[in-house]
Amino acid sequence: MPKSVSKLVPKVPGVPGASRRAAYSASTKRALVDVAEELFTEHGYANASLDLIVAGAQVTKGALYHHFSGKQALFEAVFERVESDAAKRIQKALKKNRDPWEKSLAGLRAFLDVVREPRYRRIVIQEGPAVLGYERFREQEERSTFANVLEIVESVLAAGTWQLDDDMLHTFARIFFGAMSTAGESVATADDPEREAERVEAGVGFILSGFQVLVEQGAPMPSSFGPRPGAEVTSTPVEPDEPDDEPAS
Amino acid sequence: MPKSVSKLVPKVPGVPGASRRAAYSASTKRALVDVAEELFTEHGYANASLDLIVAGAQVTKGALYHHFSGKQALFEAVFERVESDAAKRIQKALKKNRDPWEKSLAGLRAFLDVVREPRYRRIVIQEGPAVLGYERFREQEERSTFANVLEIVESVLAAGTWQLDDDMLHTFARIFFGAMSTAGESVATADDPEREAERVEAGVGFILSGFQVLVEQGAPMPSSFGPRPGAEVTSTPVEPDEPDDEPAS
DNA sequence: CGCGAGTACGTACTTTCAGTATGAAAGAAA
DNA sequence: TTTCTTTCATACTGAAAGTACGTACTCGCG
Repeated sequence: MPKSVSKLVPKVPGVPGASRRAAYSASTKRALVDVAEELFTEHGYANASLDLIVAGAQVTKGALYHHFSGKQALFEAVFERVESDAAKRIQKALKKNRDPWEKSLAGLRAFLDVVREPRYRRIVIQEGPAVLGYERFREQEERSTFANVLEIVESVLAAGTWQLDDDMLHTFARIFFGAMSTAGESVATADDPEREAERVEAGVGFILSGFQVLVEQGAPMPSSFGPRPGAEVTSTPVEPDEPDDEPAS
Repeated sequence: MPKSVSKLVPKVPGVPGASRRAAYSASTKRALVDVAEELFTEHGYANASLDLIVAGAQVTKGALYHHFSGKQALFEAVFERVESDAAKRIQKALKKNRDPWEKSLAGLRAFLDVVREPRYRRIVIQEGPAVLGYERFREQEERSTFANVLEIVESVLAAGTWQLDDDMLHTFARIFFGAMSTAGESVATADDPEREAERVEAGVGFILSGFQVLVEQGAPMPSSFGPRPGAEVTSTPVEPDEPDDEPAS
């Protein structure tokens, strides 16, 4: 339904961006993203046809292809919005705590809340990698939700006496992120989400308490893990600098 | 499939007990799955057209639709084969060790090896959930690779003094499985997979050693979330003081 | 061997859907 | 006003999944 646009047009003189046309344009664009988000969430990317989307937004394909270069671009717009929404909410939960352990708990809970929403699961976790390609998917995640997980892991591990290079931290955060994503899926698809959420919190709490014990003991971060059979591994301990690096494309 | 009628036609050497028709049929079916696996891996599900696949297998769509109900079914056949292959290899690595910790390390390494193969990453991890739907994907995983992870987690946690109900074990295994999957992706897509594999082993090893310490201490499995052993703070100051944050669309 | 029956395909068509070509209405600029 | 540019609508194109139907070959049986 086309909402009233009258308040969107304050007729500000001297402001070129606030014209009537621009307001209308932004409105239809938002309508497209709104409907697309809904249909992508409900039917998935492949089964949400553009005809359905434009019909839902009460426009035609001409409008769609004026605002977006194609179906993928539309999905990407939806993806970005869902992602940044989630990131903001987690960020907010993190800001409330300063103790690393409390922070990680709060972040975990916020993440579990986010990941319980169908749109995040479907659009970001499930379809995201396949539609955008893993490369682009990772780029997007890197600067939103994943950044928060990284912050958590960073603050937790900073309590230890070891020093970690950036790559190791990154890897660790990614492992943790994967665990959290799956945990979220587990919660969301469980028969009894509440109980499953409790179990997840217990499990993650167990892992975190393991960390804490290690931190208190001043245990060393294992750089490598014993000899790999059949691999010529240069057992380099974790160093602050890299002796050899490749020019990443 | 025609029930094996008689052994009167052992004319094809190497295929005893099967008729020529059945042998030919099985051959074209396998050819289809082979080519499909290759093209799905290379171009992805959406960009691997049936025309390309049947051309590669030197048959026509008639043959394809005789053996499979559609593109999805073909993908599922490919998926199952890749999955069971992987599961078998991990299983094999597990069988070589009896100590839980050694076992988990061996399993981890086997999994990291598997997940480095393009076909597993593309077909199982990346496209699998989106194409089959998360429900079916999970069903398949449940009785193959995930079963191995469950076995690992079971043997590791069995060393503790606590007793876990089946649901908790399952949840825990799922979290771990998610961590492993993401770790695998991380390894596979890294600029330097070898070094990233080392980092992953270090990270997972860190988590595992946390478990080990807790097991040795006889620490309790936290039933609900919160205080850790030896912590001074027992209250979680995570209170939702703001019911609403932003007008959502 | 011959013959009905059913399997294992091949061929040609239909449908669906992303993307394109083109143009028109209407505000903005001159 | 006249002209330009934005913002869409309509009608079409091409590709690809799925379907209808025909046919040749094989198998079991008389």
